[in-house]
Amino acid sequence: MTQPANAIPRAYEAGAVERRIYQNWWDSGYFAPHANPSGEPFCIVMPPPNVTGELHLGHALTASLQDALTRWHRMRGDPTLWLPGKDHAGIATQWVVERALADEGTNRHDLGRDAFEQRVWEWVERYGNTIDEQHRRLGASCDWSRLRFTLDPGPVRAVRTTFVNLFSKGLIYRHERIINWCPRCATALSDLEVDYEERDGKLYYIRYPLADRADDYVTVATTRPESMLGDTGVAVHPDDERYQDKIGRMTLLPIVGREIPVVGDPAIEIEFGTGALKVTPGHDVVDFEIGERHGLPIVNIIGFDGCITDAAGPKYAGMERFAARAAVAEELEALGLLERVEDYHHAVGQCQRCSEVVEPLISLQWFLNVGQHTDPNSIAGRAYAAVANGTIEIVPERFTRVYLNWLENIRDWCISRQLWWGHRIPVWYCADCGGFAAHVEDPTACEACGSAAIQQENDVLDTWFSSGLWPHSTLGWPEEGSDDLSEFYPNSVMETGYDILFFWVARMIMLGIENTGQIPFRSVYLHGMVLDAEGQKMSKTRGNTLDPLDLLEQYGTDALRFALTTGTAPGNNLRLSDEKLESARNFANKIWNAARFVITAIEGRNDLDDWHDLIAPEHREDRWIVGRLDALTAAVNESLAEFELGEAQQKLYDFVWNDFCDWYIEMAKVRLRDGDSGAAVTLVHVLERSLRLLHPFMPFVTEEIWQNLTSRVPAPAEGLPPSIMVADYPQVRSVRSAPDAESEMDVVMQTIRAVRNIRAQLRIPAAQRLEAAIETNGLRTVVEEEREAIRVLARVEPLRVLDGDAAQSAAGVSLVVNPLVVRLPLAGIVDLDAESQRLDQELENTRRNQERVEQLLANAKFVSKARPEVVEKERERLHSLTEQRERIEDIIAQLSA
RNA sequence: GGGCGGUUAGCUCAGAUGGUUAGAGCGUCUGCUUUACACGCAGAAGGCCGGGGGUUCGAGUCCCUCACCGCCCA
Repeated sequence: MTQPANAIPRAYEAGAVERRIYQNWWDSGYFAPHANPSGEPFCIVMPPPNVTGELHLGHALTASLQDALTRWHRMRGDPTLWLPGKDHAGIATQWVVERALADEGTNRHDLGRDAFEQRVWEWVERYGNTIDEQHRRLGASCDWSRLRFTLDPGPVRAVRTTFVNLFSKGLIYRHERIINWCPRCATALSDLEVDYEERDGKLYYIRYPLADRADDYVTVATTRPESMLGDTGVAVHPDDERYQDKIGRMTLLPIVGREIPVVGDPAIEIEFGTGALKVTPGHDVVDFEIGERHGLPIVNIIGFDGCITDAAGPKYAGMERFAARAAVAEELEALGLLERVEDYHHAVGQCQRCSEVVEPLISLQWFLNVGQHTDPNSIAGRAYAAVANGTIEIVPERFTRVYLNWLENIRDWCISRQLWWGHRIPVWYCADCGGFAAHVEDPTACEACGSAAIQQENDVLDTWFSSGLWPHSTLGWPEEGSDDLSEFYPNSVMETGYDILFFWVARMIMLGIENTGQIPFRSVYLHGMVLDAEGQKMSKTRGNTLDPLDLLEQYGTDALRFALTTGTAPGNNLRLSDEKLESARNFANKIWNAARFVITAIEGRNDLDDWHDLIAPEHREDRWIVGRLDALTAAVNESLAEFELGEAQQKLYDFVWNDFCDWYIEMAKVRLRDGDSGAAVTLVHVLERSLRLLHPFMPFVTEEIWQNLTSRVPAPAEGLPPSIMVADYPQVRSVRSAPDAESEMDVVMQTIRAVRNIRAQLRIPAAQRLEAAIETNGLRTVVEEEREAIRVLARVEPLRVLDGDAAQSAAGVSLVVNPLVVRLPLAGIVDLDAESQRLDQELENTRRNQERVEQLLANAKFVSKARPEVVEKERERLHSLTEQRERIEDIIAQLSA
């Protein structure tokens, strides 16, 4: 139902249209991929947000970018799939639910594993859909019928299959090794899940007396004195002259009374502390390695609960580790063995999830052997090669190096977590024969001895293990003959934040190649972080978060999307401010009002048949704007192909606001008054194409206008699609280039600007009538034909057009817009002196400019070495400047005559 | 310790492959109820492109170096 043009609101009211439009898209089935043999399948799999999470600006950014790419490809006719999903997010979700339990005064152990899992599932039911709804508010055109959850049967099967395969190859293994342990979450963490934060601490200098000479000692420096309870050695650099006599001798570990050796190890930094390092193989990764090299025993003195164990002796057993730190220091002090304590600023590892200080300790865990990046057959090696040889492209390119560096230093991945929420490791232990095996399907008996006394492993897998399968597990792998898998794998693009390059992107590449023999995606597009207006990271604790839903209510979804993705380059962080959002909202409103004008202008017309293709417009202004439109179309497509979405949008903004609204529409008004039908047709044509170009970025306002507009114009012979989102994305097939129109319009616009400028300078009110005469100097036809445009836009009345060099009184002001000269007889407003001063200044500028170009062209090296077209351009410039100079000189001569 | 990014207008940022007198938004100043839009129109001011050196006919752009800010890895 079309409303009358005058009923269209003056300002774009986003809230009123968005839900209706989205519902309509969904009901029409546009989000599902549509087969097209001539298109190339395009697929983005959405980075699955945490199932209990809420949308934040990072999600809004990622969704805006993915939706834009998706809509672009869909409009190009590619079979397009944007597959949405959600992540069970093991440790994060468990942490959230455990906190809720704590508020209720209970905990997961009281509940028991089954009840706890049940409890988490309830959370998932309750909160799991909010983020989907929020994505819909953002206009995300993903195919909700394919929504996947990491704990769905398909992905579960993918996880188990992967595990079993890797287990059978011997690449997944169980081993006792030093790992990062979070005492609060009570689980092992991977190296990546530990964040290092600089903290103020102390450096304790402790004397370890020699076992055979109580008056001699080695002083060690440590930030964790309590760990000395587990020391089994002291290490110094083998070349350190201070300790030559100590290496190989025994020291007596204070408090504990254990005799431990002094060993020489090249890993020790001579400069640090005293150059002597106490070695605690059970609680430090570096010490663990030193211990291995020298066969030092391991003593575990800190338990999984973060308390000192019995192994440290009865005095400290059971004491919390930080209490023990103070107590040990105190006792050493009392023993006279604490030499000194210094303030010391150092990095402390903490749990990414709960910020608890992590404790390195020895534990039995499951690992994935990823091998070395140099081994072309290893998991890491293949993931390395895929990026190194360009099979996978990372945008922006600089992250390629970051990715490769990480793989160069990669270690085996600790994949087991002592959590209850997640993919339980599919390994069963037999109580009778002691064997164990991995299975895709739950077994009923031990495969070795047939005993039914089997029990599944308690640990679950690192969340990133299942996310690492996402590009193929969501498409049906490992099922044979999955259509989606063959159509959309490898995915086209993986769009995500650079902060999870290692966590996720690298794992997807490793596991994707491992499982399918193919790369998971062709391109990785990394976006930056959304910061607040002050450049601070947004966080709940800082209290500087902005809720995307609030912003989209306030400014409109299109404005939010535009603000998030314009004015930033790939991989760069962006600051979001009210100003940016306002500017985007203003742009949406500008488009809205331009459309309102066009719709009003075409009301009641029946001469618009050609609007859709507009192959060869005749009028200069039409040829100009259509030429600009084609150039824009090519540039936008090019930018999109290079993932330069910000640039594409900037170009659209400039074109719509400057070329179309400020110039074309204003000039068209003049012609419309004269009943020119070409202007009306061109207005519709340019507006409609601009809407299509803009649609991937601003889906709602463009759809609303597009429906309004197309319902009022005759349909082209081939018909019109029912929605802009399934219309063709404009492409330039044969350029309607118009270089003559471009340069002629340039003179016209410059002339108008020159008059406006002088008017402002001389403070002549806009309403005051201003006579003008233009000397055409060879451009008579152009000036005659654009006379009305110039007259109205420059507000000159009357406007006379003079032949070439027709002598003219120099009284007043003369503006040189080469080759034109605009005469404004402003006698009484401008006196002769002022005008000749102005002209002298003008002449000086021109002269300087001319000299610069002359010098350039006089330089033989420039002429011989620069590209010919550059030289030619300079020659033309010189010609024009010379002409301009002569004209100014003529006027000055007339003035003084 | 290694690596990466940043340093461009008052503020926030763009500036393929080196090529006019370096751009935008916001802000500032001056005008304007011009019948699409004051979420607007017209005009203006404002930049040794962080410092130094180099390559080149020509450098914001390439190379070296220094400084400061931020990030990643150890």
